[in-house]
Amino acid sequence: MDRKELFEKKPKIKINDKISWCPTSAAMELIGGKWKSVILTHLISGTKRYNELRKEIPGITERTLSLQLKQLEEDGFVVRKVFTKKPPLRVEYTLTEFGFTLSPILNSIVEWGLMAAETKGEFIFEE
Amino acid sequence: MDRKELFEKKPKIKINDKISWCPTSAAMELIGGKWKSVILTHLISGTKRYNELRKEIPGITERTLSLQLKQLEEDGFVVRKVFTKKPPLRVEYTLTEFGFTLSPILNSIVEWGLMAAETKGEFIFEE
DNA sequence: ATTTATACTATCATTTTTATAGTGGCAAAA
DNA sequence: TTTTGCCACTATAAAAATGATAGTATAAAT
Repeated sequence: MDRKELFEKKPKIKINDKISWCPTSAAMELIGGKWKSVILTHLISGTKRYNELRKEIPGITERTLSLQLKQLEEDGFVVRKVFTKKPPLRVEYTLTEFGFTLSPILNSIVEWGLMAAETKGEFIFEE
Repeated sequence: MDRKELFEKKPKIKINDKISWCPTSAAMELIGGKWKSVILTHLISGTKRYNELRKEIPGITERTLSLQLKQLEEDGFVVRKVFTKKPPLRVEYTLTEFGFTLSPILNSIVEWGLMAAETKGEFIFEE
């Protein structure tokens, strides 16, 4: 079936047991929310430890970071690897191949954010 | 200042009085959430009335649709026009020029949703 | 006279996100 | 030796976002 036919028949979409009414909401069920795309963008540039993410994403709380990573793992975007048995732990998060398929979305979001800041907003530099 | 320099200085970004730490979260402050991108995608194909949107987006509740449209209007993505003074009202929502700058994001989300449904999920057709 | 249509709002319940503080065990600093 | 900090979280409670359901005013259709 081609895209045009698909579009007309408006099938529901099931991904990871979440059912949605259109491709956009299917995507948003998985990567919507305030922080998921931010986390994923930071993982595009390479594997990161929990604390690295925390420092690179100052606005997020630890609990939320933890929960979002868990969901991203469940949905197959991220792999979690533990390298020690006793504290201090070392845990690394890496994008999966499926996770990388999000790059076009994530890149267009970054580009838009920069453009919007330039034209409708402002950059705030600190000393 | 070029993109590379910008990237290194990591300025905060202020758009519509919301302050964020990176372009991605700046974008998400404006179009994150479960429904905004769905609504915007439906408006790309043209002006829609409230009830048209409601019917085209079956999962959303009226309250949420109403609230989201109000925020999208506040943030300059959408214009609301009222055509009657007494009920039954006729209200139309149209994407602004600024709203249309989101097309690359919205298109890549639709494309990804279709791809993910094909490869990791399934389409559910009804009789 | 009753029903239907429109674009909402009100109220309350549930879910998601945030804020803040705390945990265990190890290493380095004082 | 005592203290301090590090790491990857978890516990608890509060706030914000979203959902469910019902109701409003008026006109046109049945």
